[in-house]
Amino acid sequence: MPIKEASHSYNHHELEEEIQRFWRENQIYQKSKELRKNGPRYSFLDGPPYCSGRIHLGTAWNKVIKDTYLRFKSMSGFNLRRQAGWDTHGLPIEHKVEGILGLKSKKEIEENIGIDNFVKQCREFAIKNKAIMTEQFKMLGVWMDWDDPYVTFDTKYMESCWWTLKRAHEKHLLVNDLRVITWCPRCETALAMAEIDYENKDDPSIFVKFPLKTAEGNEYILVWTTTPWTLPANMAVCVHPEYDYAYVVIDGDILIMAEALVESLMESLFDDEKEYEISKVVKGSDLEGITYNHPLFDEIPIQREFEHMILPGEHVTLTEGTGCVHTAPGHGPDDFEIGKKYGLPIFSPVDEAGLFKEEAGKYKGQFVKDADTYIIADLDAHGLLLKSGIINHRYGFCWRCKTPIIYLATKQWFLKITDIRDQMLDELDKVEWIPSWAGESRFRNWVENSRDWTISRQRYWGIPIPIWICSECNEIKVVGSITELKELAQESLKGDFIHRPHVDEISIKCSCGGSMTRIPDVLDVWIDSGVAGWAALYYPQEKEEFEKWYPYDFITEGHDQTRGWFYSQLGCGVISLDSSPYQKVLMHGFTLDEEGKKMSKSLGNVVEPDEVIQQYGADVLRFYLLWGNKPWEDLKFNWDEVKNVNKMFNILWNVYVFTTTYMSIDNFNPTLYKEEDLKFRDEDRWIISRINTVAQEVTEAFDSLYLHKATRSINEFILEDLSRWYVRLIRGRTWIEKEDPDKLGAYYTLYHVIKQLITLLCPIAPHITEKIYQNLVLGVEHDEPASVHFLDWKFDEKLMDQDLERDMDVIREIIEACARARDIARYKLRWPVKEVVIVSEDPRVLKAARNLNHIIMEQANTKELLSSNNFKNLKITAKPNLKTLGPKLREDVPKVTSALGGVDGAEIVNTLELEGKYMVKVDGKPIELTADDILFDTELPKNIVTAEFENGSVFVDTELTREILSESMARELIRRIQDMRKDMDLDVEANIQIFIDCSDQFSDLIKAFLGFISNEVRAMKFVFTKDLNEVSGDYTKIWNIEDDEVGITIKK
RNA sequence: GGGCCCGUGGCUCAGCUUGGUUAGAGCGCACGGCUGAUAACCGUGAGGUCCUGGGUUCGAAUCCCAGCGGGCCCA
Repeated sequence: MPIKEASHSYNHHELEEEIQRFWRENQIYQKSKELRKNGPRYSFLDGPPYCSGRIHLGTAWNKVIKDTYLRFKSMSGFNLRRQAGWDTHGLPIEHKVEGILGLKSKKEIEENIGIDNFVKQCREFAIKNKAIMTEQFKMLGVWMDWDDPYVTFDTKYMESCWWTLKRAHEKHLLVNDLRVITWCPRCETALAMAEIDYENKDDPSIFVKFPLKTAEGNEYILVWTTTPWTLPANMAVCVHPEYDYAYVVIDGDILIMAEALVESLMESLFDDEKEYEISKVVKGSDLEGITYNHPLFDEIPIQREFEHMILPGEHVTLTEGTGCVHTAPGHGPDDFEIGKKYGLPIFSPVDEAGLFKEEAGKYKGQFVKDADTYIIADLDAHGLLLKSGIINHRYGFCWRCKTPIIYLATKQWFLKITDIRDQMLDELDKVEWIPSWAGESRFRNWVENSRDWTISRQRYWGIPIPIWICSECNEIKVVGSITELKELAQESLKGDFIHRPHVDEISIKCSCGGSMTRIPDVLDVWIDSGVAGWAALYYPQEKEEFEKWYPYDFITEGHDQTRGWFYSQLGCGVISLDSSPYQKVLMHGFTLDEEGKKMSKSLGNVVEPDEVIQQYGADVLRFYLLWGNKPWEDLKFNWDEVKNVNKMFNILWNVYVFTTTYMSIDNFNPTLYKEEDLKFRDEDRWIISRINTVAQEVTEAFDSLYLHKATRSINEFILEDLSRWYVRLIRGRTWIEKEDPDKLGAYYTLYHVIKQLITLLCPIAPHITEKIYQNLVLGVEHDEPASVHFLDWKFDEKLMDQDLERDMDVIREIIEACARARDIARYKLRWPVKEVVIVSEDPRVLKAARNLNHIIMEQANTKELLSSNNFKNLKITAKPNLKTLGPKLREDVPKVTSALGGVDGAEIVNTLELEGKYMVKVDGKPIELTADDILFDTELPKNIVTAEFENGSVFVDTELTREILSESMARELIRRIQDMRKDMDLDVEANIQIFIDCSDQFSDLIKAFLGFISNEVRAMKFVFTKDLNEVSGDYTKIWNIEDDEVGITIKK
């Protein structure tokens, strides 16, 4: 099948659908993998998107980066692993399913529908979303193993995860400990740091007087808190041992606070400038051991049983508050550390739902945050509330349900990250980070500040923690595989017994004779994806694939994954295999809206990928995403820019249409010719050089993941080099009839340039390039592979000619300068000019003009072209310098003026140079003039216009000779006939007959060009007539050409 | 309070690694032109405290320091 003429408009909809169907029906993706299976291995690990709904622009960007880079790698000969992954467990889905089922609490889950049912619903929800999202990714043209992804709820996957925990246990990194952790009272579970979002929030801000048990009876230590509900659990007040503390006497009370803060506190606490004095100042360490009464003794009787005192704390700062810090070991991480150090009770009278327990006395049953008001009121009633206000500050929220988190002391399971932190830092140094600061600064900083990782969750839809504990002897068993569990279990196992609630029913016989039961917790979902490196390969259950692919050459995710997947993988990798699972990371940005704000449903500024695909297509979206900015910076999504990219695709399509139009007419087939039989011009060599240079740039850009450089380089090539320049230059040649080596040289070049261009572009825009390939390349090269994506990535340095590229740049400037000069003279481009002179002192300019002079002549439309280092035709005029001559010559001055005016200035210049003086005769007597006496002006001769370019000028002679006028009129006529042909929608190659009604003068002018005209407009017959009404034509139009009225009739 | 990133015409961004002509491009705007691949294109023009201040240097958008503003992450 030869090359077919392409459809005249770029219809992305139809095109992309057709190409995706083609890939599907012909198993193109599978075949591309097959093709490279013996190549060197390059392993990639997909960061699993969470199956919570539809993909958004950021997810699309992420997959487009992956797809583009991997397509490039595949074409470069690598055997790739590109399995898609899905993250399916955890709170986000539980939360959504609760919403669907109308459930509000854990109690309702367990009692109303049951864990089994709930877990089933979660799984179905995940599966459904996975299918929806897969389709969306496919629409983007992303090639991954969609039919064989890794899924975190897969039994074998979970087994690998269990193995990691077993490894942690073996390394003594898995501990069960009472600690204060972040807790969501709605979800009733522990949360990890990565599961907390920070937002601004209003909270109470209160100053409370804690009465000291000192002899005076009016001494108080002043504390500040934004969480009144933690006061019931107060056990101590911390002061910094090194700071100075002042005893402030005011209103008969003595208040202790940091000396440095006295002034500002007094100002803000007492509106009317009250008198106060500082009775003494002591070191914080001097306050240690002073005891005080809990301010809510009456409300919380149990507090009477504890002793409360002032303790030293290095964590105390003077940036806010009073320098005396309320300490509740059951409700704050720092407090907890203090509590442990000084043996305070870890008192936390709050249950999992955030309700006060029995011990909280009066507040029993209240939700902690709701109790704030009552606590403040009670403090006020006791006269202990000094001031109560509102503060707006950053506060943590549950990442899913947006409930403000609370700190609770509970027993949880931890990974002792603090023990392996140094090893993690060593490993992260071995990773190549793009950009480098992503790893060296940002991620390193995060890891350096990491704490032990709370991995237990009191929830349902997750990987059950494989820890069994003996009720008799407290012996712990961490199960690392299903086989192991089957061996140990007291009952026989079948079905999906690995999820809750079934796994909860499995008991293990303990060596002490007792029975072991599983702890009820599931795993933090971040572990799920953290183990993907080996769990996706089912290691250690299966070893072969793991040994082939692990560790991964490349991953790429957004910068939010610093605390997420980059971290969880590194931690899990060090625990399991003592190494980082990844070797190269591209950290990409976020997609923001046009104003640089985060896209969010509540702001209503979300742009759906589908919306963009609908309007402009996947290729345009893909190109835009890799073009808008550097990959690691946040992308401000901008519709105008998308439109811009769309324009580039239109132009590419237009070039393709142009190409196929002529090639199909001529039934062109590049395989039928040998290069030596064709005629190639400089512009052919130039465009070949350019496309190879671009290929080299794109290769470097892809290799370094500077993807924006690839798109920009291609964009520039398509617009500037190919469409605006090369196609313009070869236009005349495509118009030649029959088998002309000159025309075929242009076709041949254009064919190979487009073929190479689509090869470069196909990783980014896989659809349009495939479409072009299928017609243009496979139309003639039947032995080429079935898909553009099967081509090898290559370019030829030998075809690059930097001198030629530079020369072409220079002459483009020259030609543009000629256009400017014509513009000044209002001299139409269509009309030839007599002569163009290029003047430059730069030898490279003159060389370029010489080398490519035929291009200048043609494009500048000139009959003659000269180049020189100066313009000899300048007319120099001389006039007297009145300043010097006026006093000397007086009334003779006008005579000298006329004498000078009558001579060619150049002669005067020459004489002055040779003799140092110039003689004029005035009324017969000679007068000697020196160089100082004469002023020179240069003047362009009539008809010459000039314009400058970077390293020179052009001088254009616009003298209108009869020959030139004659050709100009011929061209005017041609343009009008062509215009009419277009109006008539004639085929490009259709022949016509022409009848002209014009003045004799006009017909005289064009007569010499009748052959030229007929050829250009494909006229078989050209007739002058005085009455067009007598002609039975198909289309007649009357034109004004300059001053003539010309009637034209065309007959098909 | 800490870490990282960003700040260049009205808008979107190059340039900064490696300091060196007059800081570029596209979009938008105004005017003019061209057109048998063109829902295109070309030319000209207006439009810049390269965030601010200091330093290094013969020379700073570029390197260094401090600050301001924005974003993300953390405390």
